[in-house]
Amino acid sequence: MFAVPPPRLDRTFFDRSVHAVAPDLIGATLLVNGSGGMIVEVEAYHHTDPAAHSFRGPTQRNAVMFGPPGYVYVYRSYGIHWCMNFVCEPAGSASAVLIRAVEPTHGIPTMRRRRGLSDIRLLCAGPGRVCEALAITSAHNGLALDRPPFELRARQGDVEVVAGVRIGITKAAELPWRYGLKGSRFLSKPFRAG
DNA sequence: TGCCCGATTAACT
DNA sequence: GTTAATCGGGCAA
Repeated sequence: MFAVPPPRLDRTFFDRSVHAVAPDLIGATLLVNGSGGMIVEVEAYHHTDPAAHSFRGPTQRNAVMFGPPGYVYVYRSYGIHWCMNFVCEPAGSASAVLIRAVEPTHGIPTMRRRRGLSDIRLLCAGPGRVCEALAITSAHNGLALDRPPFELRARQGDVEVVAGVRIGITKAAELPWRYGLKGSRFLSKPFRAG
């Protein structure tokens, strides 16, 4: 009996409400050039949301957000880090999911080297850390998720997803659009009990 | 052109 | 708990 690999997540998966896609990404496997692991934490950003980069309309930076679903939007954070999003909803909706934490499963030595760090719990525990570990840069902005170097597979079986307020924002900070794998030790921050 | 500040992180006290 | 690092985007002028 051979295990059937879970299906690749393609444009169809992302062509839905960002609030449906975000929790469905928890437990999915994200690999970039063979390194990565299981997505354990994300945040949803909707174009009507003042905290979203797309809120004030299209610009050169956020152009990918206004394109079709299933593509990667990468931006520079605090002049230092890269952060990676998956574009959702029909083209023009300008909604995306920020990838905030991954449980490392593939290419761990490579990711450790890129991060210059031995503690596996901190390897991919934060949006900037994920991008450093997976070697994501602006070169990946606008690339399709269903083609190399990306490999994105649906989760297998059920997972327990928890929700909470988003991290590190000042606008619309009360919206509970952060999602995580319950009990995971690879989160960027714990979820408040409740 | 200038200015403010951010979807962060690591290193502090 | 606090804060420096570091710089591009967006907006005012």
